[in-house]
Amino acid sequence: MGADLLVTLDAVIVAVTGVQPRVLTVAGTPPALPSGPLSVADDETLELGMRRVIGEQTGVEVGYIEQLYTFGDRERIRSPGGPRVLSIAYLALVREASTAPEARWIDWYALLPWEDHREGVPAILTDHVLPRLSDWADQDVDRRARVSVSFGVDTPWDPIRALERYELLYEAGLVAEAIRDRRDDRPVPPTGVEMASDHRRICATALGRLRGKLTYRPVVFELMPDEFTLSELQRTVEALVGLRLHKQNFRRLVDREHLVEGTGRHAPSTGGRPAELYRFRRSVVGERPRPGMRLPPFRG
Amino acid sequence: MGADLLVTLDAVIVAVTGVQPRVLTVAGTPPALPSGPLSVADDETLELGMRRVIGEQTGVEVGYIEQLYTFGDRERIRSPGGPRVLSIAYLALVREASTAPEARWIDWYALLPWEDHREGVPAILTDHVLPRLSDWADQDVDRRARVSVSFGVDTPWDPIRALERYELLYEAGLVAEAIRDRRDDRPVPPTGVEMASDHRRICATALGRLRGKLTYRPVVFELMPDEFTLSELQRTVEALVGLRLHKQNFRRLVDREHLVEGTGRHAPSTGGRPAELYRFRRSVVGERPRPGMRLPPFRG
DNA sequence: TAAGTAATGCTCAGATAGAGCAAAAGGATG
DNA sequence: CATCCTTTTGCTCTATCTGAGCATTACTTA
Repeated sequence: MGADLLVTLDAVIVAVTGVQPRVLTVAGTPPALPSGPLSVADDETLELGMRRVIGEQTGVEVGYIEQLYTFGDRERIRSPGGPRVLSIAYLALVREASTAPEARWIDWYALLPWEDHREGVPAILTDHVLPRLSDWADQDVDRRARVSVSFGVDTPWDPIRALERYELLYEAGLVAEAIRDRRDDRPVPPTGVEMASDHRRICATALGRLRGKLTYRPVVFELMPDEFTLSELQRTVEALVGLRLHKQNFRRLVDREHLVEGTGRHAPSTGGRPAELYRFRRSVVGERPRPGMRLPPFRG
Repeated sequence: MGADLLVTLDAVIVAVTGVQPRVLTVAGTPPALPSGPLSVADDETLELGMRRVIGEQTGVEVGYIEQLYTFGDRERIRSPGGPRVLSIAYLALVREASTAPEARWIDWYALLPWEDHREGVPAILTDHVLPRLSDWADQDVDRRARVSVSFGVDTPWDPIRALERYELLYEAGLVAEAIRDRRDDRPVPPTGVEMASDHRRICATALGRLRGKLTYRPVVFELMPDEFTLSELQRTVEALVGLRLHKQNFRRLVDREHLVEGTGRHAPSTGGRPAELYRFRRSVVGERPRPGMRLPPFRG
């Protein structure tokens, strides 16, 4: 026992450029997350091992890093005769999008298009996903309830439920991976870019976790440059949460939590009144219990 | 590679009896969490493997189970020449406290005595821990800030920071494990019951996670019998959170969230007005986005 | 019958969240 | 130079939520 087991470290590396959140992938068909075996002998800690793998595969230096989840179902990765694979997944946040040539950034919402509600409920959801989910859940009270909460049918849409939503789509056979894993021959559904193995599930896990963490830890600032305007900050949060926020209330929040401090200087104008540049007040972390950005549908 | 690696599944199994939260341990000195190797060949999923290990070692049938964290630092478990150990830890909740003979329940607050603030700030904290932490953090701005947030010196006490607190105590050499791991010969500090390996750290992780989860998922009910009074429910929540709650406001909360429904019947009286028996409304999970018990110091 | 005890019901002030109006400070346009 | 356009910034108003306490009810016990 233990002989035919492989432990890999997989990373969901996230950056936000402009209004678009992106995930770093390694080229291939389908694209995959950066991933490499744990070096049992050399990696002092799992986190250091993860940093090593990320460095080797992408050339990116990541700052913030956090363990996400360990995936180890036996049938997860179907390579007959191969070892059983245990994947320890991490979430990493980076500021810039410089990469090694084999690595490329994919829009997060190209992977999980139903998660982006910034322009209202996306068409893929109303026109494609929901009708099919509704068929799939028909006659089954339990499925109906799950679809309802996860996709906010009678309840508000909850951004952090990204994983539940992906899992429902997988179960209902509405993502490419489900069809592939079942060796089905149905046409590939138009529900976002397929990924290798269960990497899209890992991405969904990461998205939900990150959205949740935003509310009680100032993780957004790991994605921001040193100085930024409040609008840029808001656009970044919106990009992650997949929702539009009320501008004045967003400022009030950031203000009340003392998350930032003004620099007195102003950003080069982009058409309207010039915005003041702010920087993150690192000391909040040592001052307030749960500094973060309360999100709109934080409760029902 | 992979040859000298052992993957174990460790469980923090929690029950609440009366006002006391308890953790199931296997006998030994020091006591340890139920733990066993993942069967690479037989365990279909990690969770099923965990259930198998729990059943084998404790005879307990657990209902709710949730993956906590994967621990894998190379120097974690010091057995020279032995394999490197990767531990996937789970949190499990059970209703009753029946066990196999080799297993025994330990009060959670015997392990982490500084976490119980139901009777006010515990003496161990004010008289022992805080003075020593203050010495340890003296002259070091960074340490001071960490102590301050984690232990609520100038900020409110935050129940979910249990792991941070344990880690600070470990770093400051204020728990038995720290002294043991450093092969130090200082006297054993009076800061709760020592556990094997890093199991007390795992317990702290579990406590923090459970406290957090209470606020947005109705997990308490996994610890309650089918029918209970609102006072019993409150006492259970208080036991986990380690804080007293305002009775009337607690009822209002439970009420507003539609978490329970009355049965019309009443509990055998215990001295005052007989309390109505309630049961969990399972359907809330399908109705509201984040049903749970908002906790008092939920924000600063 | 009165006293004790816990459950339950209700009120009230302060804080928060959601939404919108209005003024301010630039650039672009004529 | 005045006007319009755009975005930032400041402020207000209301509904809701939270924390805290008082009052009443329904039992048991003395």
